[in-house]
Amino acid sequence: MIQEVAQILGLSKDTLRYYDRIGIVSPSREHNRYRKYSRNDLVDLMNIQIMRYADLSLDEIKGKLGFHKMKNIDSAYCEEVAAFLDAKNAEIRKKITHLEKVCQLLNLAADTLRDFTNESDQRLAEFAHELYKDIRQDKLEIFEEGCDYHQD
Amino acid sequence: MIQEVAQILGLSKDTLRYYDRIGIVSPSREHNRYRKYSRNDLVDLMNIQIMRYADLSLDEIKGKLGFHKMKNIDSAYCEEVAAFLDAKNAEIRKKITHLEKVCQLLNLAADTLRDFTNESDQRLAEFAHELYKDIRQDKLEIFEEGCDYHQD
DNA sequence: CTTGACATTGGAGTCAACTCACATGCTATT
DNA sequence: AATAGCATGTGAGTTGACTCCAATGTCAAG
Repeated sequence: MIQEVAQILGLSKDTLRYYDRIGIVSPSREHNRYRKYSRNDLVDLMNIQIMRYADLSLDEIKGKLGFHKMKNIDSAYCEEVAAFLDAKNAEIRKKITHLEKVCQLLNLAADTLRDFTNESDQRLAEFAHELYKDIRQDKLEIFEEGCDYHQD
Repeated sequence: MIQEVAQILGLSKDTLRYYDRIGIVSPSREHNRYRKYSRNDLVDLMNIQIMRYADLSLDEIKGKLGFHKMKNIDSAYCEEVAAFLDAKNAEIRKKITHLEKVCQLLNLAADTLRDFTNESDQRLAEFAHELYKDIRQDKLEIFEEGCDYHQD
């Protein structure tokens, strides 16, 4: 059974057991203690894969899925999760804009490598510098939110 | 000196020393063995920060920077690196398309959470499923390139 | 010439997310 | 009932990128 699920989802058996251990997806068991994955468990697992792809940590994901399991949904909690999703959304959008710039940069860099001219080199340097400032800016923001300082 | 550089770049002193150890940016030394970062070293470090932001590993970055140091540039090597950059570029573009979908998904999910209707739930499920297929697809591709199989 | 604030090294520790090893248990087939 | 092929739990190991620690060196100021 676990084998099958692993195959279907493209995860290893160990990963599934690991997810169970840390309580992120804990399927019910059969009489023999074997794990029995429900349709909902599968949906959760797929959602996890999607979220992991967008670099959410397991910790962030934990507890934010499985709404189908609930009968009476706590609307305050819903709003809390919705707000979290909004925040992540914004974060990812920002990341997208940066990545687009990274793409441009890589392009410029490849061009410059293939056929060096002082002015393409110049353009490259400027572009990189702009992007660098963006990213630093970004780091600081994220920094200022959650942070006790850490110092060397 | 290392202190200053760390501050300017927003990296920790330990990180700079670490980069030196693994030979990714190894500044020259003063008479007293203190590290002396050149302008080029700083440029390299900034480029690293940009590339790390785009999730390149230090290993991938290693050896692909510092063209300003070279006098006579080996054009075969240039082409090799340019090709690598092209590949990364394509990869990142793909990631961007996926992330855009993730954003849509998060939006849909937040909406559904805030005001549940069967049909928005339905839409959400479908969208997620589409995206899931995309991502799996992607995983397989990357898999098939570099791979000796690994099995549980 | 001592004190303080820097620098150095080497090695160990941390963190997330797995991944592996091992001893043991269940089940179907010979 | 023995064997093969799955399952189980627990604990330890791995990887990448840091991060921390302890012992020691350098240097400017008092």
